[in-house]
Parts: sequence; C-alpha cells; structure tokens
Amino acid sequence: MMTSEAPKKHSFKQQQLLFRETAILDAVNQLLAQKGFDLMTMDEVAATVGIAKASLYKHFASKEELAAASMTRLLQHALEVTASLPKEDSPLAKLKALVQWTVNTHLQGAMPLLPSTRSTIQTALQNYAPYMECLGRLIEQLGTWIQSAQASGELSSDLPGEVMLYTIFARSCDPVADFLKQGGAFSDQEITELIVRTTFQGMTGQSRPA
Amino acid sequence: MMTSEAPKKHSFKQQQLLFRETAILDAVNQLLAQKGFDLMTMDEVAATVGIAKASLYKHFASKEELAAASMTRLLQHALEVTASLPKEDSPLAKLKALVQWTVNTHLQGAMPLLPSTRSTIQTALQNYAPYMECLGRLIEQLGTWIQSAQASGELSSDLPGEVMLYTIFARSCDPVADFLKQGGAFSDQEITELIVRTTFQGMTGQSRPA
DNA sequence: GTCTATACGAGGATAGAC
DNA sequence: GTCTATCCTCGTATAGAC
Repeated sequence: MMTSEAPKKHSFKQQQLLFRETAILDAVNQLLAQKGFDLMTMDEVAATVGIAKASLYKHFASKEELAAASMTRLLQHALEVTASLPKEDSPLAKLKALVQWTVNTHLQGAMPLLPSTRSTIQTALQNYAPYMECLGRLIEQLGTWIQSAQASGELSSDLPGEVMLYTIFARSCDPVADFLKQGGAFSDQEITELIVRTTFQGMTGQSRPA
Repeated sequence: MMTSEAPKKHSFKQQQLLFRETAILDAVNQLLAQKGFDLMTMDEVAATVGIAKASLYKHFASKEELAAASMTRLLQHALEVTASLPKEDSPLAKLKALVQWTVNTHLQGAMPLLPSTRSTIQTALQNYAPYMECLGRLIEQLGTWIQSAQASGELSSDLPGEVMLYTIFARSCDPVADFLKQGGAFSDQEITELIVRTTFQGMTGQSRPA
C-alpha cells in the first residue's frame, strides 16, 4: 500500500494544513488590528481568507481560540525580536528597540488589539497555555532588562519596575499613534520616534541635553 | 383651563424629565466605563436604570446617541474642572491636575471609554454638535496651556504640542491604570501619582532631582 | 476538510395598549 | 411616556452532503 510514500504524503498534507492556518491567522491578525475582537466577525475572516466560514471551525474551535492563536503568534514574534537584538546594546537601548518595533507594528496595522480588561477573550487567553507561556517569557525578559537599566541608572530606580513594564506593554494599543497617523503631519518613522521619546523621557525634558 | 398653573406644571414635568435622563446617563456612563460601547447593551442600561427598554428610546433615539450624550457630559465635566483650577497655578501644574482628574475618574470606574479609532460611534460623535463644541473648547484650553508651558520651558519646546495634547487625552483610556489596580499593590492615589509622573517625566529621569 | 444551508441566541429598535 | 410583547437583523456555531 505504498507505505514508503506515506510519510512524505503525510508531511505534505501537514504543510498544506499549516499553510492554510497561517493564512487564516494572517487575516485574523489584520482584522483584530483594524476592528478589535468584538467587531471582528467570522464571516469577515472567512471572506478575507477566501474560504467558507464552516471551514474555519475545522481549524479553530471558536472565535476566542482564533484570537488566542493570533495573539500567541504575536508574542512569539515579539520574543524573536528580543532575541535578535545586538548583545552589545544596553538594556535601555533594547527596551527602546522593542517599543519601537511595537509602535511600528501598530502603525502598519498588524498589531492585534484586545480590550485590556473586560471582554470574553481575556479569560480565554488565560486558559490558553501557549499564550501564557510566551507572555511569561516576555515579561521575564523585560523585567531583567528593566532591573539592569535601573541598576545602571539608565532608568529611574525610584519608579516601580511593574509600572515600567505595563507602560511599555501599553504602547501596543496607544491611541496616540492612531491620532498622529490620522493627522497626517508625520511619517510613520517620525511618529515612532516621538512616542519612544515621550515614553522614556516624558514631556518635560529636552531631547538631547548637550 | 388653569393657564396660570401651566408654567409651573410644565417646569415640574421638565424637571422630572431631566432627572430621569440624568439617571439614564449615569447608568450609561458606568456601563461604558465597565464594558465599553460595543459590549454595553440597551437591556443592561434599562435594567440598571430600572425602566423598560422601550422607555429609553423615548429619551434617546439610539444607542449611539446615548453614548454621545454621555461623552458630552463627561467633556462638560472636564471643562468645569479646567475652569475651577487655581489661577495662580502654572500651566504645567494645571495640565498635571487635569491628568490627575482623568486617571482618578478612570480608576473610579466613571470614565466612559470609546474605542479610539474604529467602531460606529466615532462618526456619531463627529455628527453630534454639542460634543464637538465641548471638545473644541477643551482642546483650545489645553493647547493654550501647552504653549505657555513650552514658552516658559516647563514643557519641552522641541516636542510638537500635538503630541502632548494626544498624550494627555490618552491617559483617559490608559490600560496601565487598570493593570496596576488589578495588581492590588498600590492605592488609587499612588497609581494616579505614578501615571502623572510617568506621563510628564518619563521613566529615565529622577522624580525629584535635588 | 471543503462547501451550502440552517439552527439558534443576542441585541437594537418598534408597535400598540394604557 | 411608561409598559409588554414582538420584529428583524446579525453573528456564532453546526449539520450534512460531497
């Protein structure tokens, strides 16, 4: 029964499956960034991918699971970014680079945003082990950098690291980026720089104290 | 036909009407703060107020109009706060006080939050003249303060005032406040102070450079 | 594992009596 | 202008053929 070909065939099928699921998650990612979880409909997802709605449910059991998978992929991407930063960079430089990537992704319309508190997904996310694991690793990495930066004086040591961690995470859904983009007065790169600067230096200090 | 009593009766009826509408807006305000526009249902609003859902529509034509009225009342409240600040305060102090009020209101669960971009309400808000008028006045007031603060060196003059304006507005829906509150390690007052400080001084500088 | 067709519930809005 | 009862659309999820 052509057992010798079975593995190859199986692998090919799996690749097709993976490819399809990647396409689905791409669509979900885009729609989550555009409209958020509550306003994203399964019909839209299916239409964007170009498949029937029922087929979605062969890959993902529910809308919540779809969002959770998308968010997990995003966190994995963020972890890759953190891992790819130059070792010689200071902790503060790494944190800035991550914020830069975050805002940029947001501006590209590729940052899925889930209502911070409330909504049904938050519980779904917490029950989704892969998501929680990625989140834990990211938090640990950032926490390490923050502590180092505080120890070296790059970051204020009398501000709780917790606050800094949340502040950095919050850049992913910062409406300031949307407002500035809508205004049209700044390029994406300028917007990113402005937000990075405001996040770390605030609004009182000078940009480059000579 | 008791024409002499008509005005009084009319006034009394109007007061009753106003009272009822205030109660409705209180409920809407609370629900918008808890769940946001999309997840707030008219059934919930009616149940919270303690009236039938159909009665809501005698006062407000649609869910959008309800949200717009609630947001307008919030802006009016904000304008009152700005007007009540001590004249002797510096522009920067006034801006900080407003952010403080904003975050505090948010923490109290009384800050209605509408998804920054997207969603049907944004267009509804822009077509609602009272809202736009209040918003314009608030923006103008803040813009004046920002310019003064930049001129006196209290705020950085090489950061566009637009960015500062949006940054201040964004504190009304800052998820950092929710995260910190959920963590339980800080009191509401501490959270407010932390956010005000982060907003204006950022994360690099010291709190009180001696 | 993809499709068409449909069940089912939720929620915005209205009808019509009082 | 308040109520009860209802309409109707939309959106999640499933059934069942191929």
